[in-house]
Amino acid sequence: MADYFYLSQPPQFSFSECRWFLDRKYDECLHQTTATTVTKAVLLDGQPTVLTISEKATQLLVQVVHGQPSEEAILTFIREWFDLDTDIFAFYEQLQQDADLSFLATDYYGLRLMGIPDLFEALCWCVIGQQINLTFAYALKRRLVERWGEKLTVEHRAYYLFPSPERLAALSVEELRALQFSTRKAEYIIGIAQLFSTNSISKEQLQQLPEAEIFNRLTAIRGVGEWTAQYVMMKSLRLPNSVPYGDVGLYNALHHIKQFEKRPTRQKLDEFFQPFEGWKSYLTLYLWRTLAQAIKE
DNA sequence: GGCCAGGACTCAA
DNA sequence: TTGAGTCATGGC
Repeated sequence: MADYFYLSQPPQFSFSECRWFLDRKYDECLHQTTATTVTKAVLLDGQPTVLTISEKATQLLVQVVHGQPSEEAILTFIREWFDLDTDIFAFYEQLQQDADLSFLATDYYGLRLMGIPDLFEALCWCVIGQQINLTFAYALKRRLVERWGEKLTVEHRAYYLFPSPERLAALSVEELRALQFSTRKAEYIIGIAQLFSTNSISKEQLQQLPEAEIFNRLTAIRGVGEWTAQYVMMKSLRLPNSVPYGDVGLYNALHHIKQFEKRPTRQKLDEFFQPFEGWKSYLTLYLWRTLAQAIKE
């Protein structure tokens, strides 16, 4: 007797585009998709919860298949995860101004910036993904999550919560090395976990600060450079103008679409993004989306 | 087998 | 503050 809730869909929203984005070719361990649904385990009101999201007529249907958190916590989470409260009309208007980019608004119409609401998870994910191919990065994440994340079983299927900072803070470098994390990645993740578990940093803290200060706080963390800081500012803190300079995927997309060099200068990137003030994060997302183009068909 | 991957750190100058 | 070297391992 699962509880359920409905959410109205905003304009320029496509559940199928969002669902597809969550279901790329990679071995994602923190949510599961079917042709029409997305299911994810998440901690809400301190309760391990499993939610299934699907589309029902013009609304989103959220089914609570495990746990009993408050309705408010559930809906707040969904709105944040799918970025339902942003009106992206102006972004599409801006895309139309560029002949090379206008296809983004039509081909990926309704794609939202699917977030990583948990800042700790977002930072760990960045560290894992630094300088290795994504296939291997997803494999490492799965090992970490299945080893130290809480497992919830619903109808014979396993769903995992990302491991808590407390759990990861207590690990030794060797334990992560055993899962084929590099010494460096192991040190970074344990260090970040210690910061969160001692409340030396939190999403709530950072959200009180101006953007420049957020960036400074993040990059002061060992293992967090500019790329990681911008990535989490976009995916977790949801700042609208985050560009992960140095991102290989971003460069590849611009190489294909704009014939940019394999490693364009910062000035060239800034000139490219300049007209998209207010939408740089979204533009980055849509450019990433083009990289998976061939997979969709 | 060599180059690259959704980088970051360290150290020298 | 800038640049080269280092780390580290799977994919292709």
